[in-house]
Amino acid sequence: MAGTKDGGSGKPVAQRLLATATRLFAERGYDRTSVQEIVEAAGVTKGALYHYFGSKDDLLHEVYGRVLRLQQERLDHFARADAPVERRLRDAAADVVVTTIENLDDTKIFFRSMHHLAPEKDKQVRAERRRYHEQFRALVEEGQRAGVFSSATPADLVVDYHFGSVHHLGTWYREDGPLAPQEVADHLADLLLRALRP
Amino acid sequence: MAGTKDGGSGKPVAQRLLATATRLFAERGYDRTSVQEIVEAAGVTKGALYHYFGSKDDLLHEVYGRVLRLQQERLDHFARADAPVERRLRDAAADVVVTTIENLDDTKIFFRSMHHLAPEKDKQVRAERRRYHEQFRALVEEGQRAGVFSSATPADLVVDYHFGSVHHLGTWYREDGPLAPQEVADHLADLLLRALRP
Amino acid sequence: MAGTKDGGSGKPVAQRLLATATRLFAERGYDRTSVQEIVEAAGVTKGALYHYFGSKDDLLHEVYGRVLRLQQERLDHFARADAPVERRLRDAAADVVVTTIENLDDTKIFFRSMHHLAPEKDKQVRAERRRYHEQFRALVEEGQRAGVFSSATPADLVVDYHFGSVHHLGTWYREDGPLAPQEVADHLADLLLRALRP
Amino acid sequence: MAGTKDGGSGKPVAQRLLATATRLFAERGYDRTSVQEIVEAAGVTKGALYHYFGSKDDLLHEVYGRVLRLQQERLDHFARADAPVERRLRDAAADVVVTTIENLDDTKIFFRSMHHLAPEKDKQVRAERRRYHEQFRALVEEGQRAGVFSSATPADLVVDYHFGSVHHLGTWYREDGPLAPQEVADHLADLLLRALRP
DNA sequence: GATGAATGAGTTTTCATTCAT
DNA sequence: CATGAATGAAAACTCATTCAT
Repeated sequence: MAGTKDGGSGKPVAQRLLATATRLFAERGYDRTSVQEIVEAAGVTKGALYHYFGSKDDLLHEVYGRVLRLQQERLDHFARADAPVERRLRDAAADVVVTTIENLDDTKIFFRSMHHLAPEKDKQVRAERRRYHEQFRALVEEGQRAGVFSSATPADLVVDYHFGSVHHLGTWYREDGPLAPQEVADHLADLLLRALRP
Repeated sequence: MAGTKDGGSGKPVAQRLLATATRLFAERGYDRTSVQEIVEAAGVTKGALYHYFGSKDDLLHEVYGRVLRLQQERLDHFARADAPVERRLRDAAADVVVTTIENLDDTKIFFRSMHHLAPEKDKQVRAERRRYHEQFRALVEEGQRAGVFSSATPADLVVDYHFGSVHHLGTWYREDGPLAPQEVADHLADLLLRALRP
Repeated sequence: MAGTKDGGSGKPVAQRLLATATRLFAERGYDRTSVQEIVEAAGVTKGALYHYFGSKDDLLHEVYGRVLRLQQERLDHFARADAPVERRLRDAAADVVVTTIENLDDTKIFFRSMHHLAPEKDKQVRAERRRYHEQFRALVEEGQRAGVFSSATPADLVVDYHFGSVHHLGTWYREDGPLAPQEVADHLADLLLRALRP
Repeated sequence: MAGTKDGGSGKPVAQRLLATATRLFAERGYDRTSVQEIVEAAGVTKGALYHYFGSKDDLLHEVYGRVLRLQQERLDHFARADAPVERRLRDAAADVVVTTIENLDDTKIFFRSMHHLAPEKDKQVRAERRRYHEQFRALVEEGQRAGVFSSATPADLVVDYHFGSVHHLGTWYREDGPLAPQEVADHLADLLLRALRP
């Protein structure tokens, strides 16, 4: 990539800054992380940060963007698969768990910091979230219409129930805990599917 | 009575401060709410705030304390009831949803800000949370041993699944939405119980 | 004494406040001691302090007054004694050391805080100090004129030399050290008299 | 060069800040001098001060460091000279007076503010002071062993006696007074040596 | 491209003092 | 006599951002 000198740590400066910021934001929260701390931890100067990013907020938006893009791409993939709806929902439900755990820092930041987005950006992010939510809901509704899922609970609530557990992962999941990401994902997808049994 | 002077707004100063702080913390987040904003909104001076609360953190801890106390008391009540375990778990699961919605500001603050507690306070809060979690888990395990709940999923995960949906309420629940708190509670408890069917 | 209720600690409130303030001022300095700390340590309320003393400064002035009065009285006594001038100077020089050590908290405060007196009070205290200094100097000059003390050093400097050592006591003297107050006093008076040998 | 921008007053900012702070600390005392007053007097902003100094305390430590370094270097020089012990002690005793007067602001601050150092820094400063004291004492003891000084007074006390007069200089010495620094120094050294005559 | 000195508005907190009760 | 809630001004310090070099 052009214009990305390497400070001697094997990574372009912009990437190193973003990775460092992500780690620090997840550890101590966005507001509790100073620009000074980020540049010190990344081994660059303030000038360099402001060369690559317009503001501290920009760093946060990069994280948001990454999370949104990733989740949307994965869901697109699983929703469009050629398989029965139970299979597609289960795969999507499990996959969002795995990718959330694999990007736990990013998703922690995402869920914790959403509430201090500027109005315009907030609107945009909410729109993307809604699109994601609705695509997931469509899977549930498809199964309900087909009779393979119970219709006892509104599809919206079902989606929020599952996403709640995803949102919650950042609170309790530990890398060195007893369950591998895939195991957690299987269990949580299982719970969802069992709850939907007619 | 101590601490009960009325500044003309019909409420003791300390209570007014806490209510105002709770509202603002929920709206904009703890770090984004300045002491100045709190006292202005409450119509008192900074000195008054520091007369009643040792620090801004103290206000936060008051909120935590209230949430923890409330949830623990309710759970104690439902867990000890004289009823089949399915009933006790369902009631407890629905009740935590209702009380969370009824105290949505407090619980929003609680889940969002837990991560910037000071080490000592953090330890204490974690211990209380763990106790709560374990009492809930005990209900699930009791039902699993009795064979009325499926043992396919570890009880810990089941608890985190349900709590995820509680944690998540702050993100999507709107007072003016289509569902009353009790309706949401019934649906979510239903999903939990259905997921646990053997 | 009239109007001095006893809080149950065996001492009139005003005295207890002054004693507590003296101790705290000596320990942490006047500016670093808050009125709150004084009343807490004395076991009374702020209202009580402001009932007996007009301000925090008043407490300091009480200490100043005590020190000035004490030193002046003692010097008067020794200077007027019926004895050879060497004896009178030695006794006065030793006595100021003993009484300084016996009231080390007060004198620490006195020397450390003199520089933040209000202009009027400052003038008064300086005048009293000067009077004290001059009376001491008169003893030295008397001996110089009589030929029993060397005139090699101006009497003013001699007095400042000795007072320097008194001033300095607060910096190094420890109650649990190897020398009793009287021993220190004898040695320091000895040094003064030896320095003045013709 | 780093930190050497000139605000238009002919001196690097950091130096100007330190000089201003030293003057103000000496005039009104450390606690009575606000950071605001320092930056206003130095013609810079608070941010600039905190760019160069970590805290208000840091400014104080810079002063301490300068005083300690200066005094230690001078004493090293005089103590190691190739001359009889009487000469070495007299020179050292006179020199500390001259350099104290020449840096009267710094030494005023040093003696007045030592008592509110943070524990760690306090330890360090005490250690350096002790080293200085002991080196001075060693000179006295050497003379006592050699029989050129009286042993009537413990060497420790002799050192404190002389240092008392140095400490005291800040209280009475005026630049526009009748005695030049060197004259004061000669007189005080004289008094010390006369007091030590066998 | 990159630096780092400097800004200025903002932060939380402290504290001597007053006054209605 | 004594209380303690409340004040208001000032304190030290932080920090995202800018800009001359």
